[in-house]
Amino acid sequence: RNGRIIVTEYPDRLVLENEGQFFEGVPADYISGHKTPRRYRNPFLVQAMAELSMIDTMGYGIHEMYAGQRRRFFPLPDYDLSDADVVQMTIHGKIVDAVFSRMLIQKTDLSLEEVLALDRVQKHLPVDDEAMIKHLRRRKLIEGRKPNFYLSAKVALASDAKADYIHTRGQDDVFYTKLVMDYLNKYHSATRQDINKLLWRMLSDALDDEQKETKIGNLITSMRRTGKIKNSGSRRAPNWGIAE
DNA sequence: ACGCTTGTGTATCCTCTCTG
DNA sequence: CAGAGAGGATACACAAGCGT
Repeated sequence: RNGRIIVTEYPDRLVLENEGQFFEGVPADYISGHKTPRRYRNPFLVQAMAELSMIDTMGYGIHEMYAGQRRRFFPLPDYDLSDADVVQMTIHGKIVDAVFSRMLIQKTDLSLEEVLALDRVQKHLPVDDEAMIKHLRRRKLIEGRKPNFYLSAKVALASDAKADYIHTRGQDDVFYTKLVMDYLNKYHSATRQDINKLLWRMLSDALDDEQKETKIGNLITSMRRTGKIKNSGSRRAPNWGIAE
């Protein structure tokens, strides 16, 4: 059918919409686990779910997803099938972390408490339990410093897809610096907006917009202090270039 | 001209991590 | 367990914009 998926992003949820039908029957049939789809009628939606790591592959079924989510007290996705020709799925939660699903799939021995804490980490909610934080860090499940923990990418390294979580954790400042220097070598000068645009999507998802601003500001400061760049414009309208 | 607001870089603070 | 290092957070000064 129509291969276009419309993704609408809200602060607290993600709505995926796709023209076409679901599988045979309705989602509830599969949630119960009594029915197994022979084929997916809506491969586009399935692919999107796979990319969001709600399901690992085509083979990771709806029932398992629901059972797993429910068993761990995670918010469950909602389907809206009121329009016969449109499938609409709502994923609750601010963040969908690709590392998270892989972690659950690989680490089958996680306790409920561990999973709940990891869920809070992925949603960037504070984890108050000091002992749990220490425990998770020791198990190499989380990294980062309070309050900006993030799920450890090393767990996922055991599987094959390395590119997925490149964006999940922050890159080193040397990498950001290189990006800026490459940009300046190419275009000779850059405004703050240029640098923001250049780095924004590269920054860790653990940072909100305000923190990203600060992060970039600090990076610029750092580069200026070490004599890499200098500002030939005003403070209001900075014009950054490579320092001599 | 004036005051207010906003956005920027700079300096300093503060908290956490790491290492031994 | 302590001290140093790292780096995000915070406070501040300044420049520009904008309305009156």
